[in-house]
Amino acid sequence: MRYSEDHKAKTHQRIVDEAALRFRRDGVLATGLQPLMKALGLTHGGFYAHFKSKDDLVEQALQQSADQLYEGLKELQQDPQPLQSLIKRYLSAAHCKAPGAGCPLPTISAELGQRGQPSPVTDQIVRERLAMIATHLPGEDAEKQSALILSAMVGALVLSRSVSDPELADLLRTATRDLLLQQTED
Amino acid sequence: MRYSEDHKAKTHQRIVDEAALRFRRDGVLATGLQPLMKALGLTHGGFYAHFKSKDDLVEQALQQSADQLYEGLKELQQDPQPLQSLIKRYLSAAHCKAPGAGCPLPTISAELGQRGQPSPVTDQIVRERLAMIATHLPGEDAEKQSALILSAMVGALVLSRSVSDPELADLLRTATRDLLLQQTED
DNA sequence: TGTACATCAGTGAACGCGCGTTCACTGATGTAC
DNA sequence: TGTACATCAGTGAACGCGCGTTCACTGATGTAC
Repeated sequence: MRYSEDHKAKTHQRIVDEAALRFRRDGVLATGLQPLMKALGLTHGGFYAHFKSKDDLVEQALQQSADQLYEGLKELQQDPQPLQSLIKRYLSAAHCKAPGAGCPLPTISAELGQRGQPSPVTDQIVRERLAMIATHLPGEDAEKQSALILSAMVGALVLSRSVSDPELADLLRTATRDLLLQQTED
Repeated sequence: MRYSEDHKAKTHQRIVDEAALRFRRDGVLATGLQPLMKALGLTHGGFYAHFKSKDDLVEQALQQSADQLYEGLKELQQDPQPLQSLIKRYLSAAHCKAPGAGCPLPTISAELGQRGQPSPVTDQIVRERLAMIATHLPGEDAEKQSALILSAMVGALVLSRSVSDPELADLLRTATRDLLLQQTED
């Protein structure tokens, strides 16, 4: 072998990481494989030594984003107020401005859903999120409440990124954040 | 003139209508001008007699969707419970399944936002929605509350369309709907 | 230890394809006389 | 009323471009002897 197996695995991971960034930031359809490989100092022909197709990469990049997210959730468990911290982090200005490093639900999942190719990974992310949120909610309505909270967080992010007026964007994001925090305090 | 001015205006409108449908259902980037014109029984060359560019059509199609939406809002004013009716309609199974005929916020606006080309029309739609919702809310928090409600509605629709499990989709949609209705009853 | 061979990650030209856009042209109609 | 001309919505071939994908090849390395 020319390189160790370790080397190929590292290259593979670099491609997935860069793809996960670009798919979230620019969109799946708008991300070309040629520019992506070039950005990593590789040529596009080598792509198919690592992936069966672009769709294969999309799936792996989405899974990668999901795994990152899950690590983030576990980290929050040690927080004194996990749910409040999640809401604050999810609806932070930083998350809003950096879609490439954030939650794939308002980006990759939404695009795949619109294209009529929803991925089971999306379901997995949604279920994990819902379960995590419900854990920190009292009462029988916990499951329903968590659906509302997740919907509101995703929607606020989508809308904040969609409007052109920064003040309106901030209003949508902070108002949603404040009210969700208020509702979860009770 | 070959045709009356009326004829050209009608063709123009037919193109905008079909585009508004396709942009919402399939996405802006995924919608080709050639298939779009063909579907209307026209050839693609004639497109530029009506529009400066594809972006020009996108703007007009978004505006068209916004106008449709605004008509829908005015209609709701005569309803005994305008806000409740809006929530029910927005989070109906019908709206979820027919993105091409629905609100452009989770579709066109979201895509333009991700592409870094947010349109002022999106701001207009968001402001109109927020104002309409706030009208029917009591208290000083009306503006903030309306941001939460709009975010939750948009997010629930995005998520419902993104997951592959129909049951999960329904759960997200109906749970969000029920809780929003409950919150606005008070 | 030195040499011949096998491996295979990565190279880069080429493929067909659909995209947005341009442009010389057509031909049915309205207008002028 | 009949004829010649002007208008212009729509036609369809062509443009360059970037896309995803294929494939014959390269050349540095590990292995066999």
